[in-house]
Amino acid sequence: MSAVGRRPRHAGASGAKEKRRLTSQDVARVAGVSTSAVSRAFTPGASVAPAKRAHILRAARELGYRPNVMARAVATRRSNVVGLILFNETNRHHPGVLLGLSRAFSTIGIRVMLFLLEDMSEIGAITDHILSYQLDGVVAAAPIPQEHLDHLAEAQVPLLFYNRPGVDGFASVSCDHHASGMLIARHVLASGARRFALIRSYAQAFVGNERMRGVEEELARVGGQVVADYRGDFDYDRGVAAVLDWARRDITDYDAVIAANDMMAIGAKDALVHKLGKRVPADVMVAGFDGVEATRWLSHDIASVDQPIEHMAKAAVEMMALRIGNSVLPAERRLFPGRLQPGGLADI
Amino acid sequence: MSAVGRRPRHAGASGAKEKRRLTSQDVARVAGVSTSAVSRAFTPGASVAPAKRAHILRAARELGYRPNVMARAVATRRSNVVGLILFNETNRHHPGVLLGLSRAFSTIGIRVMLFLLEDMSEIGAITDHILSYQLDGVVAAAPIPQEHLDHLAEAQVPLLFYNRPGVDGFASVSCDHHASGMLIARHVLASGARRFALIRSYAQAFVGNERMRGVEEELARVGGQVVADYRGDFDYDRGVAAVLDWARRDITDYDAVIAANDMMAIGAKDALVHKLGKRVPADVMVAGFDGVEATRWLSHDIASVDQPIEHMAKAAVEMMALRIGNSVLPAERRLFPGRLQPGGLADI
DNA sequence: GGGATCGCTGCAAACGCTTGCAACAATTTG
DNA sequence: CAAATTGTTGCAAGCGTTTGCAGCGATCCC
Repeated sequence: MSAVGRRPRHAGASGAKEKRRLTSQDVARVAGVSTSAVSRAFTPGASVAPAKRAHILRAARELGYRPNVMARAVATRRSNVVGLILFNETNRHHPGVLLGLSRAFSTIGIRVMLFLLEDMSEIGAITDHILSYQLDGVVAAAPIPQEHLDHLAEAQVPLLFYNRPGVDGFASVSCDHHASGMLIARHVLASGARRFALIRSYAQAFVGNERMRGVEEELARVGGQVVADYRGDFDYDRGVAAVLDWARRDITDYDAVIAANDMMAIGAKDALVHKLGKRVPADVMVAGFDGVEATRWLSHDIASVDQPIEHMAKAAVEMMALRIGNSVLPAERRLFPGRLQPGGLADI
Repeated sequence: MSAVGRRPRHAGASGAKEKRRLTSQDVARVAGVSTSAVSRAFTPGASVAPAKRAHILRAARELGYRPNVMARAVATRRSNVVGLILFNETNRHHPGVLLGLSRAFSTIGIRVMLFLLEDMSEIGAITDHILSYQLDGVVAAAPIPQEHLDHLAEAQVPLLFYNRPGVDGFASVSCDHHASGMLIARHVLASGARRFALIRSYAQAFVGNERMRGVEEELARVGGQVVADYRGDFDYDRGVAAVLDWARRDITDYDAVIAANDMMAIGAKDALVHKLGKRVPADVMVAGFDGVEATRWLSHDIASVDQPIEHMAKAAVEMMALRIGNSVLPAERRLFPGRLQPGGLADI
């Protein structure tokens, strides 16, 4: 009944000789200490004599040993990995988000595992995956149905919404899109426009809705008039389509277009200039949101409101760090003001 | 000397009551089987009676159990995660790469962990991290110094280069940038241009160099003349700068600009149109590479050569899948032809 | 000088899973 | 009908870490 003479499981198997990975035991043997000591040498703040730690680290370096994070993860129940759920459109239209978050997390030694949500039907598979990997937390830049939120909450995985409406019980960091809407409206009004054409996103898009709500409130407050309205999505083509659609219906008496994001704003501007022969901004001003690089090109120079991604990412990291291993924190919601990029200075 | 009466380590600690995670033991108890059975029920193709498997899976579902991937990873030495090393510029100028790869890998149940290389000095830290996580493989869309390649090779982590020069002993998938260069040159020549201005990337940029090498070879072959030359990077601003620099030196007698990527092409075109008052493409044709969305906008419509990202990503996944758990495969190199996007049809 | 304190250390039990092996029952075969 | 085969199962030994605990020598205090 004892295991005498049993062959080690991973001993020289057939075919390619898979070299055994170095373990803390190897280091321990070489350094003449116990594996505990090795472990502690690699754990900042652990109780180990400085000289011994140095000795162990030297031996480890010489062997080329690196602690196995997976094994550590199962022992400590911490993986130092957070999941990032990205709604397809987010990255396509605003790629900075992913980079900003990844960069910010890496400053505290946390890696990002990517979950691309192309279609809401995949959300179940994705939450399943997230729960399987012992992720330390999840940043969701995507809508998550309540049912799946419950699963995550039950597993006590800290979840942080990014640029999403606040959901009861969950923390979030977001740009203040409503305020950004007011900001850009005020800017365009101040530049003299009075008759506005709006290009919205689709009805369920939180970010787009907030922005346009802000725009409309400010217009109403100051006395701008909305003479045209179009429901788009977030794509360039819909910006073009909006302008053409208005033209087809003989609506051309607007002196400003505000779109729910920059892509549509650029599309609108292109249609105005290249299809209707208008001058921008002389005849019509065009404004959008996000401050994508193209808004600053000579060919566009469109007014926009930038999101302070670095600050938002930093906040996300801070909030996440607090919540990791302490999932009972209150559901704080942090809001960041957008930054106006005046633009509109170059003429076509 | 025995451990009688020792308190379970993670029993109700102080503070927030951390619910114990469900384990295969819980499922085993409920289903009245051994943990082995549970494990096998979750392993496709494992030897377990169909009825029993169904029973176990039902019990698991009811409890809300999901196998712990980290634990599985340490037991099997497979993590189902690949690392993606992204050179900062790659994603900024061509965000599709990340999405394409992530999407392709997810089709075979592999997740992507992101490693952003902002600065070559971080490469050491990154390879260290990669070796610590037991990643199944690494896709490198970044230059990796030989020293670190050795580390990875020694640890037998399959490594696949993406859009990088072939490196001895490593597999790679790449767009045939040299052929793309010839392709675009041929296209511009066919449209009647003869006197070319070239905007290169910086000297170490493989992709940019290959493209321009193709361009120059084709020009030489057919008889195009290079009358201006500028060393840029990959940014819009350098495209603008190139044109202005030439103008300052009174070089304006070119009838085509070919830039090493679309961003610079767009910058050049904007400078030509908005700074020098030229018409594009009537006076000067402009062409670039990558087929970024903006090249198809009304305001630009620039000729470009697209990379077949989906195919490349698919190939990357296939090659990686073969190499995972079988790191001794030959260092295949797969090359994909670019696709011409004629553009240049709209006039400004 | 004797007890209390302190800093290190190693032992061995987790962490949650997989899997070789042997046992066993149900078949199949001669 | 005995023997050989087949398909399922559980046992227990991994995988490579971390960490509570006890042991131990050295230092401290009175």
